[in-house]
Amino acid sequence: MSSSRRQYPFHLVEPKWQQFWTDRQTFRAFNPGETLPPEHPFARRHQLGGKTVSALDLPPKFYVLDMFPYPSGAGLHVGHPEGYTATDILARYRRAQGSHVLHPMGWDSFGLPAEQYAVKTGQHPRITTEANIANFTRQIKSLGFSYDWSREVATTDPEYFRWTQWIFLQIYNSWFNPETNRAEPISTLKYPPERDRDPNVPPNIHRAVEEAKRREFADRCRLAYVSEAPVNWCAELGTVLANEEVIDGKSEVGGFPVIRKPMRQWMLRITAFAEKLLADLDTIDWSASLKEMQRNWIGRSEGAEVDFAVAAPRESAAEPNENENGGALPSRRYEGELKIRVFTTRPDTLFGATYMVLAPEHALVDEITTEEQWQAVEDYRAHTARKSDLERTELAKEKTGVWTGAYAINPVNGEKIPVWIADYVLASYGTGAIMAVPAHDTRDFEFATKFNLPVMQVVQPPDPKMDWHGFLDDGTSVNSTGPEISITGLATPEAKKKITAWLEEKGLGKKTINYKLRDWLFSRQRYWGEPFPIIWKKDANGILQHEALPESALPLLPPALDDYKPTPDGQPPLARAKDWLTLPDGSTRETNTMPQWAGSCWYYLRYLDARNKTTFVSKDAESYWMGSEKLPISNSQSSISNSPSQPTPGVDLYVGGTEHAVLHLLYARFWHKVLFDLGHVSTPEPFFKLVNQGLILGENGQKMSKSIGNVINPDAIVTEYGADAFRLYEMFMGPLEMSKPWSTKGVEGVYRFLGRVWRLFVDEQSETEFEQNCAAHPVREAEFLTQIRLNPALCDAAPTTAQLKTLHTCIKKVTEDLDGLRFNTAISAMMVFISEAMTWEVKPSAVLADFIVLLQPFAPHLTEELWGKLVAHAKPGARDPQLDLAYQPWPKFDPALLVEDTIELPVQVNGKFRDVIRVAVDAPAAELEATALKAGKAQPFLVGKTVKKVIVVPKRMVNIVVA
RNA sequence: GCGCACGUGGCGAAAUGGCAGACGCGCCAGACUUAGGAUCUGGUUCCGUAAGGAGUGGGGGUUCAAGUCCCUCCGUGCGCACCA
Repeated sequence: MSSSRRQYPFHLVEPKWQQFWTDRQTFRAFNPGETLPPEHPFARRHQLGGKTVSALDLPPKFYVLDMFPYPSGAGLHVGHPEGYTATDILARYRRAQGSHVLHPMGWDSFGLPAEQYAVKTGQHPRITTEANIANFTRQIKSLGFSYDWSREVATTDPEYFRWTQWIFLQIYNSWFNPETNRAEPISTLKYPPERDRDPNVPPNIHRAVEEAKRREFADRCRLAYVSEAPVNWCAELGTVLANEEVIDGKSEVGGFPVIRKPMRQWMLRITAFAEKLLADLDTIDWSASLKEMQRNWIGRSEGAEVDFAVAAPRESAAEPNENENGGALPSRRYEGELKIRVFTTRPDTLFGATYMVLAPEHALVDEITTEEQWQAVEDYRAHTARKSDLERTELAKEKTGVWTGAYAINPVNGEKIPVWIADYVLASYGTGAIMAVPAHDTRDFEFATKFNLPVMQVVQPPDPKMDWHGFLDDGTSVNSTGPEISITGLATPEAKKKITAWLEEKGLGKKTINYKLRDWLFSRQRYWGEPFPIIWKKDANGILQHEALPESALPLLPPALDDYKPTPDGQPPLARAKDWLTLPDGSTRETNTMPQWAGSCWYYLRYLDARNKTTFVSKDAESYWMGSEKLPISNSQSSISNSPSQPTPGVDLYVGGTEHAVLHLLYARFWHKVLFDLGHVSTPEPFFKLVNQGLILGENGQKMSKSIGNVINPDAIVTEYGADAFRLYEMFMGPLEMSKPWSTKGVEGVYRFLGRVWRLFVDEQSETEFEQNCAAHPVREAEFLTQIRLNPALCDAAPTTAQLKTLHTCIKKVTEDLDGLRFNTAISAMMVFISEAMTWEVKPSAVLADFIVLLQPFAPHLTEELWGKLVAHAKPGARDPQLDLAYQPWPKFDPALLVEDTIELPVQVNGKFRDVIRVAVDAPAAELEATALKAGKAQPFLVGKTVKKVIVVPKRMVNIVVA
């Protein structure tokens, strides 16, 4: 399979320079307060050698970040290096431009596969994880990325997760103050007067609030709290999952069924940040589709809550004695004071509400169901409770439900309307109850049709011919006049306003904003995750209460286990460690662990100060690298700032896959906002610009997978073609954000290009000798490398104007394309340059030195080798031959060189291209017109015609309009 | 069903509203070679010997001029999915 002859000895060149970079710490970044080694190229470039630097001494920062990988046993996938190469090129480019670049890498190393392997084999997940990290490190290093490895982090490192646990404690010890609209320490929380205690608590548990002690009230307000509620339980994975991890009723990982099951779990109050998470999307430079995904997930909708009084049971509330006879029912205490609260985005359709529906789990169902309907309601509830979420969605086509026997009063017109229960109404959204307006809601219409409920038009479509049945958009209210309020004749927005104002005035309802976002289920029944720094203690009443461990107890390590399975009675694996579990005072440890997202929520902050032993990140490092001064975002979809002197707040560029759109990227923003509110970080958003790389498909255009057998192994490509060719190909395939199929033939194309670059620079004769020597003494290959001489055509000769033009065209294109992240077209510009330069008999070294600097970010190994030969044997123009290639200043193009004296202009006749004319670049319009009218190939289309008009766009084209 | 992207040669793709197909793959021809799966040179959207004509998913529109802007239909991908 191996191709005949190497284009160039990359197998020697690449390890050589990787070793050089490691030895020299070439890509180390420095924090304020550090003393710069005099010999370091960064210090040399910026004249900071030996100096103890402050943030003011350092050049502008550029923080370019990759989504750190989970180090799986399968090793690196070709998708990983796609993003890594893009960020590495940018890192190297900005370094050359003079920025102080932070480009780190680490490991998201907690995770299920290592734990599952431990369950099977008994091998500790740490062993598996370390082996996988070692393999990933080898693979990533073989690609020559310019990471600052001194800042490497692993989420499984106790010195790392110490701070993950610490941040959890900050969250635990905070609450969201609606008055200041931010997170605050729990100490600022005041026990409220009874009247206005926690309006977020649904009415049905209000009693519990009334009885709550101060402590319980605090626990209820914490941003990390314990909840006993139905959660997503995945039996196959043996753990609960967050809403974001459940797709179509199946687990995101593995696709196993997920059921709803009530369990006591830790939750994080992300819903308190819903509005900020939504609004601040406008301040960051992310793709429109990604922002849209987050917006949809947060799911803000504006509307109104409306109270419907429940009609007294039986025929009439006027016969109070009836109530006392209803003893067979579980609860008949009400005298019309019972209310059903609904949420609607269309209060203007209130007159069209012809029935109501409660979720089967709704607390009022027990109270309002009549004796006659009791059995039917019970059966229905039992039936829906058995259904998994998956079944509930799959069976969505056919609506089901039963009547409770009760009626409610429509507050706008006093109509008595029946109250049903149906599983198309979700307990977890809004108030768990709806008013049904079958005329203007698809689901209500289906339900009304099936159960023969009345349908009443209340909105007239703008087009009178349009059928009003199922008309959902804005129109004009009709049939909407009651005894006290009328909105008939009003357009939908006005109707909404008027009726909402009336409801508020009457105390019947109020304007409300609802979110689809739910609180984040934060605990998992696993071994291989961060243990919660929480213990449980019995209080005076014998009730278990949770309590935070002191910071001095961190890091809290997981116990050693022989068996990583859950306990036989279904407790998480940590419960097996009896010694660990119980403390001397009898209190017990929390046995759940944090989800994998915990570590990835803040790793980008740890990179800033990765070895700090006293805090998660020092203030100086944080404010320098995150760039505290806030810049207003321009409303255009700007690319990253073109000027290195303009740092952006937060991470300047974050590149990763789209699979984290509503997981990691939402969670990390949430944690960051809490840390911001508490004063631990200086920017409200973590990631200023974010780019999603597209998927790399197999050669057959299908998604790479083991079962299809179309997986490309990066190691094999690097062995065959070298890291530079691999990097170059991944960037040449197409736009970064697009998904595109792999083509090994395409790798050969860029590999040939690198070979041409090599042959342009080196002496053919000396290379032949090198190959002969290598063949004779394979073990000494590396030392023969220095025998390869520079191509004699490469010399100190002054460049011609044409050569400078070729160079500067290339500089311009590559620079502009890198600013716009258009790597593929930047590479094609360099290919054009090389094709041209190959034809030069005399190759001025100054021109080629600039080209080397352009190519360096893309193919760093090859260019280092050629740069070494160039500076050793020729003058690299005005460049400092002592300065490392990685820090050589990026060349600037001279616009004056790119101006042509004469240009070719297309001539069109009636918009069709016919000929080109060569004219002076600044020729006046009249001259262009005259020349165009004489253009030879245009003549056949002009004879016998009248010229009606001539459009002249100087420097662009001439269009002759004839009739 | 709703939302968001995207449809250009045999393939990956280029094209501030102004010469469609840069660059690369593949293919064809030539040069150098004992040889070529190395390298170099030329060609390569389709129809046509040519002049020329057609052409960026289909249809319509705006414009002197549309791959690009607008409308509509079709197709592909992604996201959400009974969210009231």
